[in-house]
Amino acid sequence: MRSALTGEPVSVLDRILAILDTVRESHGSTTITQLALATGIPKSTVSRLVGDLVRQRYLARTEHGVVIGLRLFELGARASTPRRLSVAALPVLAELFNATGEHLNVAVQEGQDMISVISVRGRLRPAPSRAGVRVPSATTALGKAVLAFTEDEAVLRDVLTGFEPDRRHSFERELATVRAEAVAIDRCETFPGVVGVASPVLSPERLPVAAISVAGPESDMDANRMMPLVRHAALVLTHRLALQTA
Amino acid sequence: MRSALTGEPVSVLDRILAILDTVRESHGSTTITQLALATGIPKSTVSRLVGDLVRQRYLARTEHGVVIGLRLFELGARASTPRRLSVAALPVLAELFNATGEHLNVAVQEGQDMISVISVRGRLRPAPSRAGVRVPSATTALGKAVLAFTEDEAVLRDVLTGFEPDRRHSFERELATVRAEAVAIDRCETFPGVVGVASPVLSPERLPVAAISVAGPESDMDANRMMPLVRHAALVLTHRLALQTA
DNA sequence: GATGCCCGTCCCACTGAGTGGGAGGATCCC
DNA sequence: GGGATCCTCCCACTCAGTGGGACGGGCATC
Repeated sequence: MRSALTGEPVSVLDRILAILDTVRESHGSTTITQLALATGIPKSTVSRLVGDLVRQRYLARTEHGVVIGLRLFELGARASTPRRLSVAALPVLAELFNATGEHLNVAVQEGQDMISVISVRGRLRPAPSRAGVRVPSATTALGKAVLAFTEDEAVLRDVLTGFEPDRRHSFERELATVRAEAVAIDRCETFPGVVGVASPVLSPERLPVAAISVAGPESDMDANRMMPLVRHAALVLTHRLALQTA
Repeated sequence: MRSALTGEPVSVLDRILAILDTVRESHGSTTITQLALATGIPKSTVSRLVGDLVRQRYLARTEHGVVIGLRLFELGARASTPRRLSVAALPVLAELFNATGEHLNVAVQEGQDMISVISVRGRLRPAPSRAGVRVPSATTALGKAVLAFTEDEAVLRDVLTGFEPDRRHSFERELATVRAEAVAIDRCETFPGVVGVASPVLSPERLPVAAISVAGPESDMDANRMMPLVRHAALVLTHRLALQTA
């Protein structure tokens, strides 16, 4: 098949996952033709695969096109890491919310991004993130909190690649500060007008498993007041996770 | 292959979905061998498919076995129906929670079960349901609220099948009452000691798209007080959904 | 109502992707 | 060392999956 382009998905599994991811990325909904174009899979094949996935309720058809179905929602709700974190984090988040009233997130590393696992709405409108959303590691407080403690050289290298030498050094210095203080800050780097303060959650082996963050409006959130609160929340969560495993 | 047993999954897609579903059902975690037994797929094939799914982060390996991975969480969080319902339902649930303080659920029909799409914790411990959980249609207030208004004969027949004639008639009479009052009740049928009160959420075509429920301890929850509150919440949600579409 | 365009689905001969029995390695317990 | 249980890898075979193209329906535009 398609002898011309290499790197195209050839296995059925790759194709299915490519379709699912493309549907996810198309916020709203997509059509068969758009999926065929985006994935490089012939239209007739996309039609058949989507038909099967719809029959199994992994996808659904609306009048506007193809969307994520209920079965994937069901599967996602059972995902291991988010569940474990939720159980441990909810009381911690409740306390942190009482103390701050701001938008809270717990996120984990996934490739070069962070994925928000739990999200609590504060006064920010619109909310900059929701559970299940990807945010870049390089600019968010969440990402920097995790990167500062990671021992995975590959991820760090990938993030640094693309930075100019200047930026690169200042970023490495910033991570050193984060390591020392156990708090990372995002001053409107990711979302204009939004300041984030995050602290890492570590495994018993001192490796970063997640990060917890507070985000509020640049104009009237006191980052200095947030820092000890977030650091404390992350420490408590680290401790609760260690107990949970045992 | 496997000429003996028909109905076994033969297509790659069916096999992948069978594996994913089996992993989901195995609360906690499964091994390759258990998956092979449960799905009827040869072990070497399961090993290869699971390996691919892990590489793509749709599944993950822990020290205890195979679990649902982050990519499925990400996909699930983008599912269309839950998202639309969440946006419309959150203010309604906030009001209902203030009025009751009990465990709340919004659920949609999926086959012969209901799937909880949003869950708000009340004072019940442990919580009888969470978002993403399946509960049977035939006994829960949520299920009966939807069944009373469904026009899908097939689903109704499937649910009725297996009931003895007596039970069948009383169930049909119960549904008629639900239709008249727009409220269904589950008096400890599904969970011992737990009473549920639910009301249907309808589409502009008057077809059931979801149901909203309050659940509390049999001992000291006043179902009669709940009924108008739940009915009102469902009506408001029905209205908000109609506006959302327009 | 004829023409053109863009949908999505279906058909079916061809073929290479997927298969799975069996070998092999790792780990654990007796 | 022997046995049990786990998972992964190999590779010749073959049938499941493929995709070009035909088809039918929806919708403007002329």
